[in-house]
This record gives sequence, structure tokens and C-alpha cells, in this order.
Amino acid sequence: MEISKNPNMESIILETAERLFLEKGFAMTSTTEIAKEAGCNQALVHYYFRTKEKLFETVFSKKAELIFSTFLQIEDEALSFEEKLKRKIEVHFELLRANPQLPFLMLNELTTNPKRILAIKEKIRSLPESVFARIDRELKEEIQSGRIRQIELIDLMMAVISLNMAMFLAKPIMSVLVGVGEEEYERMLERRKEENVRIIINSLKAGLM
Amino acid sequence: MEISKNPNMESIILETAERLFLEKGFAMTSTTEIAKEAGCNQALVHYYFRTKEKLFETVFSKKAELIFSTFLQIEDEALSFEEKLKRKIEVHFELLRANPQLPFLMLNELTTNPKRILAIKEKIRSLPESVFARIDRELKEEIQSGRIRQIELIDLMMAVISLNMAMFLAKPIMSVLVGVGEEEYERMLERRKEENVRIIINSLKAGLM
DNA sequence: ATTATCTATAGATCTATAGATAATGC
DNA sequence: ATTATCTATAGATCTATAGATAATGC
Repeated sequence: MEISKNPNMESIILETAERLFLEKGFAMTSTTEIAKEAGCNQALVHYYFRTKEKLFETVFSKKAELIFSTFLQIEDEALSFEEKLKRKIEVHFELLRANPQLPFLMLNELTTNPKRILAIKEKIRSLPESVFARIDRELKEEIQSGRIRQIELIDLMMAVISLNMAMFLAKPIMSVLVGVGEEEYERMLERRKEENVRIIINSLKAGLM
Repeated sequence: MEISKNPNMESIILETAERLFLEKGFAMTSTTEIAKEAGCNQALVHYYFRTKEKLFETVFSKKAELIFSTFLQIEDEALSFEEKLKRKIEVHFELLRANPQLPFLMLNELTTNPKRILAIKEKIRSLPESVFARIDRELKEEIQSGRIRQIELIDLMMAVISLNMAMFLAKPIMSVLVGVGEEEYERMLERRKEENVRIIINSLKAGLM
């Protein structure tokens, strides 16, 4: 009977913190506000997470893991390189669609607080090398076989990530500044997802013409 | 003799504020800190700019104007569409290179404080329509003549802006997380600038194959 | 007994302003 | 006289902790 009247206050606090940090960033969110929105007093936030910094790191790590695990999923299926790439781009795009403020959180906090990056670095040190290596090998094979032009993995990833993040980062600009409505924005998202796949894949083939 | 011992404290404060806001964003920068770094007391910051909010808006508008004026420069030269586009992409990239934290400032504050967007909206309302219209006309001509595939201006711009911003937004990730050194980063920048032009232009032509 | 929750508060900011003083321009 | 600069301070946070009280699990 861990769940009495309040189904685990700790996780309610965590979820509230997550939401607020995502909306407004670290500095603009106070533990007072988190407590208020979570429906408890402010001391309890510190009881569970000690400091605001630690609370943030918990949220941040959860999200970082989400990104990496999704993006670095290994696909065993015997698909063509192009098809695999297409799917990775799409999966990444869908991840962002489901977590539209994630890019903002990442950029905001990584830029603002360099110390925080080091903490994250530890967390992923294990994961990527192996998976990166595999993708890199597949890419090199594809280049050598002459099916795509020469490109570095990092350049390819940068292109994918930046194109995909763009629409989500730019949403406030689009909606308020340019005046794009909610439905129109959704339509643009769809178009952009396809567009991104096309841009990337075309750019890989184009050098061969 | 406006310049006594201190060459205009007001502008020193403004420049200091600009630097700090760019580095750490609105919320993480206090007027106390600005004053300290500018070499005056905190009251003076408020004497000149009344509120922290107004000071920020001054900084923000300056930067917004910089972006728009550079990006929307009209080129009268009788260059091909492709060449003009290439130059626009490069000019935009160079603007960001000269102001590497600008994308962060824009995204951070536009996302965090929607009210601020409205203030900006007023500022640019006049400018863009005319210049946008010109570029849009040129783009449509190019499409109808069959030299490039169908694409909306907004999609094209999103692609350019997002690709160009990416390297600057990602710098902290690249350097600290991935471990890219300063010189290597510079080399990547060069490569990416060319890469971005290529990606965009190829993607416009690729549909025709 | 232990764990969860609350009240209260210390101590550190931070923004904004009032009011004094120094510098400058007429 | 006016403008620039300073000192001092009110009032509003905000984070973190100490210590009291209620709930839970044995």
C-alpha cells in the first residue's frame, strides 16, 4: 500500500519539475513553484531531491537517456542502408515530436552551465562508442561501395539532428512571430519530416551525379 | 567632451549586459553582476535602463535587427538564383560565426518568455514583407522555369537557418561532450559551411533527376 | 521506529527606488 | 541647473535546513 491518498508524492514532484524545467529552464523555475504546482510544500521537494541542482540532474539524465536509447537503436533487419537511415531520421523526428521542448532544455542547460555537461558525459561514456562504431562502419562500407558520396559520420549526424530539431526549436518563432496556427504547424511538421529525409538522402547521393 | 575618464558608462553597461545575457541568458544574469563587471554600482544600471527587462529588450532588439538586416540584404547583382542563394547562406553563416551565441539567446528567450516575442514582432513588422516577397517571387520563377523542384520559401528558409545555427548551438556539446578541440572545431565549421550550401542546393535540384 | 509531510525561519540574493553627493555645462 | 554616480535600504524572492507532527510498517 505504498499508494495512500497521494500516489507517490516523490514522482509527482519529479514530473512537475520535469514539466516546469522543460517549459522555462533551470533558472526560471523555483523549488517553491514546483512544490506549489505539485501540491505539497517546498520543504518536501528538498526532502526528496536535496537540492534544486540534483533535482534538475535527475530530470536531465532521464531525458538524455531517452534521446540516446532511441537514436542509437540497433536495427538488425536486413534493410538497405538508405532505408535504415530513413528510419533513424524518422524515429529521431518522432521522438522530438513526442518531446517537443526537449531540444530547448538540452541546448539551454548545456550552454548555460558547462559543469552540467561533465555529469552527463559520465552517463553516456559507456553507451555510444560501440553503437557509434557500428553505424560508422556501415556508413564507410556504403561510401566505399560507391553508393553514396564521401561524408563523415559526425557531419551526417549534425545534419540530421539540426534539421530535426529546427522545427521544434523554432515553434515559438513560427507561431507567435510568423503567425502560424496550430493546424498549419502540424501540417508543416509532417512536410518537414519527409523533407528532412529527402534533403539528407539526396545530399548523400548528389555528389555522384 | 562627453567622454570624461570613463568613455560613456551607459554604453559600457550595455556592452557588459550584452555579453552576459549572451553567455548565460536573462534569468541567470543579475543587474548586480552586470554592474560589477561594468565597474559601476548596481543603481546605475537601473538609472540608465530603468528595469532589467528594458535593458534586455535593448540588447535583444539590437541583435534581432542585425540578423534581419544581414539576412534580408538585397543583392541587385545579376547573379543566378543558385549563386544568390549560395551567398545568402554563406552570409548568414558568417553572421553567426561572428556572433556565435546569438542563436542561443534567440531560442532561449523566445521560448522562455512568449511576451517578449510580441515586442519583437512590432519591430520587424515593417521590414520583412517587402523583402520576403521579392525572394519569394524569385524562388517561384526558378521553380516554374523548371530549374529547381517545388518548395515553399518557408521550408527553404527553415532548412538554411537550422543547418547554419546547428554548429553554433551544438558547440558546447561538441567541445565538452564529444571532446572536439578548438582547432578541430574551426575546421568543422569551414566544412559545414560548404556542406550546408551543398545540402541545400542539391536538395533543390535532386527532385528533378 | 521509520518515513513522509508540515511549519517556520535563517541567510543569501535580487530588483528597484529614494535620496545624497559629485561632476558638467551653461 | 542638470546629469551622472554613489550609498543605503525596502520588499520580494529563493534555497536549504531544523525541528515538529502525522502516517506507516513492524
